[in-house]
Amino acid sequence: MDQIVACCNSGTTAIERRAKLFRGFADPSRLAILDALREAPLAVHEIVTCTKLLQPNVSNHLRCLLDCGLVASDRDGRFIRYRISSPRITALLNDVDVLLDVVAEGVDACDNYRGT
Amino acid sequence: MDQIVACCNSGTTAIERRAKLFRGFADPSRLAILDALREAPLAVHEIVTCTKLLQPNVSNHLRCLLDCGLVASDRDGRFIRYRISSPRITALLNDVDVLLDVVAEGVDACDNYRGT
DNA sequence: ATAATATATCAGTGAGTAGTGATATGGACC
DNA sequence: GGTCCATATCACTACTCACTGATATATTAT
Repeated sequence: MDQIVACCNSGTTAIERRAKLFRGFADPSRLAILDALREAPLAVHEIVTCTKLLQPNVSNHLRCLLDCGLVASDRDGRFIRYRISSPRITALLNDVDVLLDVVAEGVDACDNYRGT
Repeated sequence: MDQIVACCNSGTTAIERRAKLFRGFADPSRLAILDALREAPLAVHEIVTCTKLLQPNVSNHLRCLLDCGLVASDRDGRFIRYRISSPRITALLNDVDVLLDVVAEGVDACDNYRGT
């Protein structure tokens, strides 16, 4: 009975941070941007064309991704070229895809979140 | 100029589904539950004790996690014991922790989402 | 059967955030 | 220096979701 509480020793702050990181990925726009960058570094206007999102929207999300350290940017002439900052991120995205192979139907079935 | 559009070929539906899956993880309560289950399967009331969440709240999140296929349940006498459904999920959680080692400060700095 | 405990469901409330449009900044080329 | 284009910022609206409290269902034990 005493050891029930033994499972709580993982710091709660770490959980908050993890949730925040997941939230960074949990948006179709940001995922679309990351997906585009997965293939090659791109300038903002290219991402706009690519994702069909509005430019301020893309800039907003890029700023968020930049703050979180998920992407990095380099100025290239008059463009600013964005790229995924670490291979760990592409690895994570791949893992999610692998996991989705298993739970895709379940995720589709779950109606707790907006379907689109 | 034509190949700019070449990066958009990954199906958009897959992106929506990925976002939905990430959203499943992007909540402190659900992460706390998964974290508790990472160590051993637990009954609902144990999770309640463990995470200090209210019982209806835990049930709600468990239903969500169950629908998404992230956890599985087995009846054990009068208890219902929940467990993480696939090792891929624990692997994913580990990946996130590893990624956090790199981007932790950035995530903390990003104020687009609620800090707590 | 009845009581007690474990778990699930429901409705309402409040907060946080994504998207949009207009606008501002800033570097590059003429 | 001035103009153009790429990118960033701001304010607002509407929507979505997490949490809570009360309640319902189910299963075991007496």
